[in-house]
Amino acid sequence: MYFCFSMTSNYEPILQNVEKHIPLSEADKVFFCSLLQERRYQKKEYLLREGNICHQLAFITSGCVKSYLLDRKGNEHILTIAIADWWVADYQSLVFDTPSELFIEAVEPTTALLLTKEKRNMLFARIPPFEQYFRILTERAFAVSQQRITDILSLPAAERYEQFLRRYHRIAGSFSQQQIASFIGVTPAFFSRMLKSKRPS
Amino acid sequence: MYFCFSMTSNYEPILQNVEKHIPLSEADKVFFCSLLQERRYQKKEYLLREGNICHQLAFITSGCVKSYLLDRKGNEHILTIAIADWWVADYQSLVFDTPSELFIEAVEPTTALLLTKEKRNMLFARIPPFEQYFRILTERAFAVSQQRITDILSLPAAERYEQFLRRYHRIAGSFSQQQIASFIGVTPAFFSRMLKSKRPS
DNA sequence: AATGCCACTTGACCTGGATCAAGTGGCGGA
DNA sequence: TCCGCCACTTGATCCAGGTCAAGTGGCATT
Repeated sequence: MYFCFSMTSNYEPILQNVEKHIPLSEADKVFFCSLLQERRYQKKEYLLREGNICHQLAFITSGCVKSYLLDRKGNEHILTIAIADWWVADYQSLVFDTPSELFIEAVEPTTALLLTKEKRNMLFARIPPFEQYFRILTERAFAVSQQRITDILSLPAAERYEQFLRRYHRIAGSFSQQQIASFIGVTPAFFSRMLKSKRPS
Repeated sequence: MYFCFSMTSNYEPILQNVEKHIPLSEADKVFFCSLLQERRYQKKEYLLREGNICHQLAFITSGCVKSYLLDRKGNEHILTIAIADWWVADYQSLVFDTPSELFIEAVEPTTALLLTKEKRNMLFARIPPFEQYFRILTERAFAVSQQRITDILSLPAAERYEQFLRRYHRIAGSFSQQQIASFIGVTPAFFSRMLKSKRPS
């Protein structure tokens, strides 16, 4: 069965991810995968642009993606970083059907599996345990998001950087200093000085 | 049926809230309500203290609650504000079973319906549509949380205050200036000056 | 070897907001 | 009526981090 073989080779990571939380029959897997659309993005290509309504979630199978907004001075502020095995979307736009204020952009060549909101609803209707899967994922994402708020409110920049290193050390190498500075919420110039003061060798 | 009457009078708000999202049979309602525990809190009483593990969610039926952390200088930073018809918990602690860094405290006399994590799991097992209910609520909470991060990263204090007024104008009156200052992430002293400069009457 | 670009650094200066301490003013309790 | 408390204000000073502009130093292209 060629179809089946090629399916599992592309979809294995996402199926493993789902099966960490809920059991799936073979028929469930086939149906689920039939709703997904694979898409490749070059470095700097957009998954979503400001002003558009986000109507899909993307599961990253390889590569790396950032979501960010531009303030009125044109400065970039990174909201999230997503790597393989993570879902990414603008939930603000997805949930409330409002135009997005975010750009979602590939930081390196990336492949993603896209699931539109409509198809996700079909999925929920046909295989209710996916409600649980997305509930669990969203609860975790929410918890992390809350932690990020308390970090920003209560920690100085240097300690926010330490938190970043603790949580993202595996992928810190894929990001330029400018990107990291933007994520922890400081300017590249200040971040550079901060690093220098940390290593007085 | 006394039991039934007193039940619906206390539980009506939460049932209405749930039924906005999923349909419930009478038996579902009785089972759901049997898992809830009503509790009253005086002003300044704690629903959760730093260092404890958060093992329950609270649905506010009246009053008002804040969650906050104290940084190492002892400054209070408000993470969330919750009023009637909102769920509140420390998700960080609830989801990952780690000791909480937050205090959750009644801002005024408050009544809440408590649902422990274990009982919520029983609820999911017995009435799967509650998975959907909590998925939807968590997605919204997550979206709002993401918006809060972008506000903090990209807006100056005065505009964060305007956002606060837009989103919480109904309850802004229940909060002292100090509380609002803490929520938008500035000191009371700076907040006071900010207000003065805004009304040059 | 020269060019150009890009990430990073560095210096000089600026500013939003913090800090600390001393008011003010209202209101509830004895 | 006086007292004490609490929320808020205000002044003086400080500092984390921003801004802007001029380097430096790799590395890829020609």
